[in-house]
Amino acid sequence: MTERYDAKESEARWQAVWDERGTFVVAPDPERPKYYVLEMFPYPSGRIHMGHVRNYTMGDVVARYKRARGFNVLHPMGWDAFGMPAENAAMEQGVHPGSWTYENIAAMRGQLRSMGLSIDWSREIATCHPGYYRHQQAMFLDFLESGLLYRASGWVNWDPVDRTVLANEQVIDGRGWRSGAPVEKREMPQWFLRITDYAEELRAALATLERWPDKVRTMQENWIGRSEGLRLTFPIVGREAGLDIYTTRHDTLFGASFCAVSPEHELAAGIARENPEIARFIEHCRRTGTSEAAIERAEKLGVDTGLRVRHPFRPEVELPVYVANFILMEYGTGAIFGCPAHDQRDLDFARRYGLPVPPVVVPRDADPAGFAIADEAYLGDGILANSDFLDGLTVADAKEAMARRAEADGTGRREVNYRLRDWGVSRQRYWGCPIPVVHCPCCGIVPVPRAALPVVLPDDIDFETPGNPLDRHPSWKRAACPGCGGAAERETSTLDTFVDSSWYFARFCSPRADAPVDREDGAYWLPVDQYIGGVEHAILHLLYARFFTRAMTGHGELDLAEPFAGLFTQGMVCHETYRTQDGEWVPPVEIAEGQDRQKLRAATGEPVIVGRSEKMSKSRRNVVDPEDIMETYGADTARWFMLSDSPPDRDLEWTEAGVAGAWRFVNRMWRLVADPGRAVAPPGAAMPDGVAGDPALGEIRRAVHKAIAGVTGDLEGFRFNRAVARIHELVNLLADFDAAGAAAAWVRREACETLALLAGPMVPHLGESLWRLLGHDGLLADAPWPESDPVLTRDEIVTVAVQVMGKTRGTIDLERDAAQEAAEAAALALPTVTAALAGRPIRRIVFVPNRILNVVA
RNA sequence: GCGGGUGUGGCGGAAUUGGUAGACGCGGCGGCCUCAAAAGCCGCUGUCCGCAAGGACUUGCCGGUUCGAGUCCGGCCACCCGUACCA
Repeated sequence: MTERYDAKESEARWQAVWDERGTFVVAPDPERPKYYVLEMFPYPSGRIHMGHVRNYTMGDVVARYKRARGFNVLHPMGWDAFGMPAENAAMEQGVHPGSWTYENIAAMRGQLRSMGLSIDWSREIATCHPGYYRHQQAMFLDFLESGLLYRASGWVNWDPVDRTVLANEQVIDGRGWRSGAPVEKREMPQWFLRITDYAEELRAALATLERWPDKVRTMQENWIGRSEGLRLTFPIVGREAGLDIYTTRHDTLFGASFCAVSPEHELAAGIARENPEIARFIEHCRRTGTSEAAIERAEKLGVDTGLRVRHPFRPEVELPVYVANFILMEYGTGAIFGCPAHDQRDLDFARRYGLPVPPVVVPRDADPAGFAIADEAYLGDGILANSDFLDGLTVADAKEAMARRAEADGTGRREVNYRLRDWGVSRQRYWGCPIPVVHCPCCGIVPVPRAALPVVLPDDIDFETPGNPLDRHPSWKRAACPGCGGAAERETSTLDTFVDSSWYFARFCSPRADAPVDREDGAYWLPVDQYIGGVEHAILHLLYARFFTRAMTGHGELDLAEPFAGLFTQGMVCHETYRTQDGEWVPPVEIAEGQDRQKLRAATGEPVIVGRSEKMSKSRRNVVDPEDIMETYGADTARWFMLSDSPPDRDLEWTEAGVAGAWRFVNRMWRLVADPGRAVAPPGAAMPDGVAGDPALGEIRRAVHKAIAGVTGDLEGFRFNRAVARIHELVNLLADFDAAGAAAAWVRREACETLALLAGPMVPHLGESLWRLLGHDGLLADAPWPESDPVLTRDEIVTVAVQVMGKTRGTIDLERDAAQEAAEAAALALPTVTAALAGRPIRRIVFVPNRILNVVA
């Protein structure tokens, strides 16, 4: 008999069979229910990494499982092919971003194919292909026409040395990553999509996404950040105008001790013209860049403008106006009033600049006269004090009273605000979807006629100098104005790659259609039933795709409420880290084990320092190449290990020992079925008479049917690690099952077939091999999912734990659903129970049928 | 800073969702097979006390609710993800 399973040979063979038969090529079929499984498509970086292997394995398990359940499964693959890495490669290696990208796609396609994924490759798309982005350009024009898209000025990180716009990740400690020069915030004309028009709808519809993780819905809800507040005007002393502020804590208005405006506020700009200190401060704030994290983490600083504003309800009170670096121009009006007693940031600010801290909300159990604020602002509920007409009210009532008064006398009005900002979609880069407009000195911004789409990127570009090659291209920019025919210039910015990934899920329905999405195909396949990807996309990508779905529906390009009916977010793949004594990172492939199991650098024999497990990354060199693993053990082993142990939504720790264990188990399943010493009944044989009466065979069948029920539930619930454990249990049991005879042979067929079917979605090549061993001519991929017999999955005898005062002292075996009296009698007869009771009288007995009996003494 | 999450044996994790904590795997120890090894097979393996029977302790830390808490509540600590131009 074959000692070992030849994974390489088998995997190549089955992949060829699936390919030849077109097993996974699908078309709409109104007769069958559809199921659309989608994993987040990869950026073509050059090679797949373990994160991809994990993501696509999970998706494939779902796709193959649903297929076995009779669904018409759409499972496509494509490439998120525009983006910065291609430009960086062009700069560093002198290759063209296009050829670099297409070569990477070819390499990664080969790697993904070797994983044996049940993908319909005929639907493959790449976002950098004109066949894809021409539709995006057409939609851009639709959105421009309807006003959903507009041009306005926006802030960018500007590298003054390289004279180029930097992404936030290219700004390191306030400096450009290449030039090292301090970056500055700069205002530039940009294109924006009015996602804020949909803020309320995007927020409200989160409630309909029942198959999304709560955490993602919460994150989106907080990101959209609906708030109900008050917009108020503080009259400026000595000026006609007032200062508009927005607040959600209008109950604390009488606790105001200053006002503050953003460094980008027009008021600040005005004063800066006469006040060099303010000008210097604004200049200083510009160097923080545009990243919210950097701005919020910077030390809270401000400068007094010298302006004074009058308290709207206490005209005799004048408050100073500061320019402060922690006020965001993007939120509210870019100006606030500071109430230090009840806001931590305001308190820190007030302490630093010696401003008063009058408390106006007093906790219910505190004495209003003695209540003072030390280092911590009081954020809780309480009773208003020192607040004129609000005194004695609760926070909620005070908000209401203040809003009413402000609206009545015209000092302010209620306003619903959102933290969400409009989506800036233009990028000053080459490798992205060209924006199809021209700038005409006479006609202004003119859309490129639809017949002239796509506007294609020029190939002859140079990356010798930093910045956008489209800007300095000798001819590409020049165009005739479609309006007046005069000389005009093309728009040289391209679209954010988040635009590309906002509708690719829909394009897969009809990847070669003349419209972005064919109406009938879209109606059949959409929405995506199960979307799978990393949590890192929980907010931006998913929110943009939800918005884009609405925008497309609004423009007649789609008819869909939400793009992703079900969402699953997977964890990262981690690995131990190794460093030499000198601190040099050592990759796992270079690690060997010494005699005392100490980890050594193989080449030198020097011991390495083992660090904690971290996300696989180039910088820590703790990356394991999936191709090496698949070369050594085969795709099934890599897939099996990916699904073992770690729950899919948590981080997975890749270990060499774990993979070896997975490989041993793949072989074990093979040997179990291939063993000629264990007779198996032919396919489709009827159950012999001997099966029903045999208790030993009954136990095997019980285990088999429990495995079916268990694995089915686990796959439905994304508990792949549990499913793997159950298959282990089944195999452990079957390994001991060596009975002979016709009845045993029939039971063995049922068991082995079940094993192949249950493991099939996870290790599909092995599954097909087992299926063939069991005498089937057809493919496992076409076989239906097994059904469990409810009679066999139910235990008639259950073990019930017996506790005394909540501590387990023994167990009793009872008939299922046994009455309390029977349970009590059996429990109180246990010597361990009587010993624990030590003669004390029983006060109470808590009995949960089939679970537990607790004696309280 | 803000928003969201995670924390259980030497390690990855399981736990019917408030009911026997540690399934399954990895590692380790012992044995079988072998001239030997690899592969495979069998057994043991949370910690502490005890020759043993047995007992005590144990789910990041502190406190609470409950007959009963890994699970619920309050407060901390550590790490991870996002923070709008990385994808």
